[in-house]
Amino acid sequence: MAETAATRPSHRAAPSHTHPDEVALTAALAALADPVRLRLVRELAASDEWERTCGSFDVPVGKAALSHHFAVLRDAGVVEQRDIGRKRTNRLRRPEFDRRFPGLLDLVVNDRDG
Amino acid sequence: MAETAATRPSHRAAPSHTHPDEVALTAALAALADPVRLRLVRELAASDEWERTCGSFDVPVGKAALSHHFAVLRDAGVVEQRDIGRKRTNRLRRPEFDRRFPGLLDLVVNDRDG
DNA sequence: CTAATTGTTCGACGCTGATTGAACATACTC
DNA sequence: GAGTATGTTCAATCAGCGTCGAACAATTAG
Repeated sequence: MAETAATRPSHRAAPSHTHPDEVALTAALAALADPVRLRLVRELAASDEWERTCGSFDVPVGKAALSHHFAVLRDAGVVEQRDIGRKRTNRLRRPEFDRRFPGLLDLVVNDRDG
Repeated sequence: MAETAATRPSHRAAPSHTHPDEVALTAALAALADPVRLRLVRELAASDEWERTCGSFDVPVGKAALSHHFAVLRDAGVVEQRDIGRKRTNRLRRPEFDRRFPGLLDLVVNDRDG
């Protein structure tokens, strides 16, 4: 029925996002208090938006765990995801997240033990 | 043997402190990603240094858990403790912690869902 | 159509962390 | 001295999180 030409056929259901404004401080801190996710965020911060697919990150975990970590970051308002074909691309929600938690991403991205 | 007149006879052994400089980012985030500890930090930030004893905080946990939370904050370089008589007083390590993790305490103390 | 790629979901496992109650240690008070 | 107040430590419990392997879904390539 040609609804609206299906914006973009997804990998599966479109990932459900949470805006940083709706994220509790403890949730944001907990999301970033993990070495794997920290690495994801840092690599993401060093890349252009929508440039990196989920599988393109250098982290020492399997696919299942990776998927879980991205879900956590999504729920914490840290990343946004968009499906392109069979790949899922990512973007760091810098401006939104920075307005909700000023300085937090800077701290994470620029910390010495990167 | 009059060593040095025992600086200050402690509740027990003097609490072992960790300087913020020796704290990993993930450890700092994890320490603050807890509602009880968040509350301790906030109340502490609103009080004068060495003014609050451990038992003077309004948190919904028993003494054992409280003691544990303070130990976590100590290990994360967030608080400093000093024994006075049978009481243990606290101080937020603002300057040191701010130098190591700029903006983090501000974020925690000034967050909306306080 | 078949096969390969990308990522999610499920069940299970192990580990860490928060909590409690009880026992203990120290210091103050009477 | 005995009794009280303040915290710590221990053992046990319980919930949650990170991880994996396997099964599944959707898309693309041949």
